[in-house]
Amino acid sequence: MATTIRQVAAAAGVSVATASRALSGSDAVVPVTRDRVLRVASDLDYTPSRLGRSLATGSTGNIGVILPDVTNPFYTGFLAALESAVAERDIGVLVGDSHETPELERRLIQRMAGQVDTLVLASSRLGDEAVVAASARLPVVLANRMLEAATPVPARLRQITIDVEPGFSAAVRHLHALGHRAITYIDGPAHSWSGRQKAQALTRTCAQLDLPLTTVAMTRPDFEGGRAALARIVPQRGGARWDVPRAIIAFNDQVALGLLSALRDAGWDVPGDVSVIGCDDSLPTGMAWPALTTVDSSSRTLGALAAAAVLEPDAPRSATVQTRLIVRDSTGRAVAG
Amino acid sequence: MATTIRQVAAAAGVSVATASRALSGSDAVVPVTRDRVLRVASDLDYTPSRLGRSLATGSTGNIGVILPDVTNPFYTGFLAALESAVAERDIGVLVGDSHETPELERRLIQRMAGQVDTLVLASSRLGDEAVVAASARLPVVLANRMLEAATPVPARLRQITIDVEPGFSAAVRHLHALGHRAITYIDGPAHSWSGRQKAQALTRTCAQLDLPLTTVAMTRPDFEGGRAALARIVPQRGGARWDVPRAIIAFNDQVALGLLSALRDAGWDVPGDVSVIGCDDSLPTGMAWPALTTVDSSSRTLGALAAAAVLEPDAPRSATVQTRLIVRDSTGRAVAG
DNA sequence: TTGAAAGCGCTAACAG
DNA sequence: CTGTTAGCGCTTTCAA
Repeated sequence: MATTIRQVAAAAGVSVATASRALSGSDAVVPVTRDRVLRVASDLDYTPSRLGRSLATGSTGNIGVILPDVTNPFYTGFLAALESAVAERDIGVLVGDSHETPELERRLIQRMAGQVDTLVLASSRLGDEAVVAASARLPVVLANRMLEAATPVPARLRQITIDVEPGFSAAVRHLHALGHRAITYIDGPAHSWSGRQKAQALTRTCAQLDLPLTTVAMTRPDFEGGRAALARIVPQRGGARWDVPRAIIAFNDQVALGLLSALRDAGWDVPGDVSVIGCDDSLPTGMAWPALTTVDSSSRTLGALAAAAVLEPDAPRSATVQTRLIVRDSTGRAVAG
Repeated sequence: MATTIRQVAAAAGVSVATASRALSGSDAVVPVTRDRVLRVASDLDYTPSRLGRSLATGSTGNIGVILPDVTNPFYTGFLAALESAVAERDIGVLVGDSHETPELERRLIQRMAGQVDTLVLASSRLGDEAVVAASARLPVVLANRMLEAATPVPARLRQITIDVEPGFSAAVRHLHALGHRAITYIDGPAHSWSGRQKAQALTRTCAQLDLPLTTVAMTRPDFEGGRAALARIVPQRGGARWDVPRAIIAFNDQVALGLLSALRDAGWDVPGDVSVIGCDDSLPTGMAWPALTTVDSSSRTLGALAAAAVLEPDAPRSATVQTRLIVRDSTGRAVAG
């Protein structure tokens, strides 16, 4: 058993109350006493029990983070930024992987509720009611997701989102300027709020420019998902060329990477035959070939904003990460049909 | 404030002790009473406080996991497998990112010590003494790392490692059989135990086959690290051809991907001019071009074994993940100098 | 400035 | 089978 505050108090010849005060740096204790307690504590290699403290104070010094997939670089970047930021304030992080399922997410919330001060839900797959219910139990930070406009926002809920509009709108205009007259969008997971945002932004801009938009559903928002989704619709070079999508926008960079791979396998040249745009700017230089034109929407920034929402008691009720288009080498002039 | 067991007991007309027994499914309570308590509990939407329970029982139902980098796919796979396995047993996971630094790792251990039942240290950058000290405070599972042979292994320490010998030895023999007569190894981080294992396995096998081995140091074990490390030593095609490494083995797949990228930039063909071998088999099909010959050493398997070490009280003191060579398209016949 | 005592929510002897 | 009681380690009134 580890040393307790009682042992420290005894060894220092004071009461536990005084020991507690000394250890928490209260000024209601005379310096000489405090120093004695502190010295004894370090001699005894004393570490305060978080559990005891939590029970007494009602605050745990931990936060809970629930992600749809710990393996996805987007969430990994989010988690890294968030963890680093809160760790500096000596706050611990309980993680849960919901595997994209609402039931598991619910269970994880249940599990964490009692032992964290704040819950961070990244890209929650839960319905609005469940999110609202959670925020009735403890403060919640919703990241990369927003409640429906009709849902009243609970006081203890903060929302951090990515405004994909500027980036995706610019992406469409960029393709249009290159001469493309039809856009294909490879969508994200079924219940993804951000996927809907992206689709909406595309729909809006395509309507303005009078461009037809085709949306392709996809299972998993990763490399293999992108490969599989596109492989189904891309004919071999030399086959029926009329239905090759010439301008493709992907849900994220991983998916775009999969597209690049599927296109290469089928013998198509990027950007010669087909233009591809990703999202997140998450790939190191040289990872994609050709270098990927992408919508910048850093998940690390999202994580940093979530951290701020957790740490600053009077952070704004909502915050937004802006996006913009980064043009690189995977987009080019449309070829004549 | 959430409902407490006292309120449940009162509402059910029993003592807290009986309520506690009913809720924990003890058979020392008559069914009718138990059902009543259970019904009241669910009516009141009661969730037991983990904190209270932990303090009373001395066990928290949480484990701590410390990784050098949550962003690295190797640890991400490890964490995912570990988290999924323990979550099924309703065990929570506190994560900490040590950013490859021993000091931060020490701080995280300190922070977690009081509130987890077991500590899982992945690729710990700590010295043996620090690891031994930690295992004196609570059970520790060391993953992808082993104490020095001279260090006595504490009773509460479990070690899960990857035996790179078979895979790396096969890699060298494979290259030798293809006619290669010199090997270059792109090493891992400075204090990495697994990096040393790999280097040793290569040294041993190269000595047996009388092959010269060149080791190149590297900063970060990722795509950019691999690109940077190789870019320094690879001349442009058409430049001084005599010093191009013709057979390269990388610390991991990410690094190998970086190599592929750097080689392509310099105009070299893989496997025509240069053969490249990775490690981990962590890339989806099509991610590397050409498909990467690699040493299979799944970090998910490592995570699953770590989970077993955490969950099974009498798991073996140590376990090992085996490795083997998977030959794909990135290795080919040596060209005449 | 310090100490005694109550209590955070729960479990676990020990009686009955 | 059920209730009483004593803590787990800590903070925090309230008195002294």
